[in-house]
Parts: sequence; structure tokens; C-alpha cells
Amino acid sequence: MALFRSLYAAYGAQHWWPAETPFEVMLGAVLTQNTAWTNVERALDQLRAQIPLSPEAVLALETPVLAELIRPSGYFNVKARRLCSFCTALVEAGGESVLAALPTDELRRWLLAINGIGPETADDILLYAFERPVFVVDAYTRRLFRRLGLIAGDEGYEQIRQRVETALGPDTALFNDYHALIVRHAKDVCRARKPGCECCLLNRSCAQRAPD
DNA sequence: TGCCAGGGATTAG
DNA sequence: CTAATCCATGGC
Repeated sequence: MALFRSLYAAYGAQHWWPAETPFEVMLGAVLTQNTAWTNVERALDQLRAQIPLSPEAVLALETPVLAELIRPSGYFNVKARRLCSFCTALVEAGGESVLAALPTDELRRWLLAINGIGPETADDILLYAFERPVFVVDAYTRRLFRRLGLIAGDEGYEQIRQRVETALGPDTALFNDYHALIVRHAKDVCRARKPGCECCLLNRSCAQRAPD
């Protein structure tokens, strides 16, 4: 909580996720897997230029065509398949409105059953598309928590998530800003990226480096 | 110029 | 069951 306050004091409210609709959040969550957001924006722009952003319109594209449109986001063949499996599951389930009626745990299980949706992508979608009180654990979060001594480092994803959620209570607005602030912090922390520099706790190459 | 990015699935040991 | 390895573009 002290960490959250200091990040919030530094950067203020983040108003995430950068998207117009819940479905756009879902697309972005898959496209941003291990990828810089600027590349995802290019991919989404190209996609938006060709089709309305709906699961049906995505499924109407041939997979190779979809792959070409999202090329700038990297891993485009893999991600094209992932978007197809996701959209197929979404349509089969009856759409967002049906899913929105499910309890959070059930919705998470539904997401994790889809090929290409892992724990972080599922939680991005739960928090930023369905507005559920879920704490998202990404590579930055792990690295930062570990270097601050908040975790040992060998914890599993669920363990970290539940620990934070238990400590801070179910608070969608709080978790929204918390994850966004950690990512925001990563953008302007230490640009030196030299082994030995002690300027930050987040970059992979900086001092206090420990196995991620 | 090489390293890294808002991971996840598959294969190897 | 944990540890590589693959997927790939763009910014710095």
C-alpha cells in the first residue's frame, strides 16, 4: 500500500485501459503479450481501418489476412490464431453480456480454458474489460515486488495475486490504477540500463538484478 | 547494435 | 515437474 501511494503521488490516476470498448480491451490484452504497447496500437489501427472491432468481424477475416493486419504487434501468426480462438469462444458463449453475468472465478476459468489466454491476459480482461476486482501480476510487478523484498521470488502467479487481493481488499478502482501505475513507472525509470547502476528497481539490466 | 517489451504454449531434460 | 525454446516487430 505504501508502494501504491508513492506511485500514485508520482504519477496520479492513470485511467486505464487505453481502449474505447471492452472488446477492444480484450484484443489489446492478447496483442500486448510480451510486446510494447506502441506496436499494439499500430496493429489495432490497421485492424480498425479494415473492420469494425467486433468478434464477428474478426472471425470473418481469413486468419492469414488477420495476421497481416496485426503484423506490427509481433508474433503475428500466433496472435492471429489466439484472437480467432478467443472470438470463437466469445461468440459461442453468447457474447459479453452473457459472460458479464458470471461470477469472477467462473469467468476466469472460462478465459483460462481458451488457447492463448494465460493468467495475466485473463486478469487484464477481468479487471479492465469486466471491471472485476482483480490484481494483475505481470513481469514488472514480480520484479519490483521482489527487489523491494515484498515477495521471495519463487511464488506462483496465483499466490502473488491472492496475497495482494487479500491485503488490499476487493477494490476495482484501486487495482485498476495499481497495475497501470507499475507499468507507467516502468516507462520513465532509469534509461541507463547498465549493470551496476542503482537507479531503479524495474529495468531488467539494472543493479539489484535477481533472477526474474 | 543488441537488448527488451504490459506472455503463453510446446518441447526437452 | 521445472527449464529451455519458439514466436517477431519496433524503439532506443
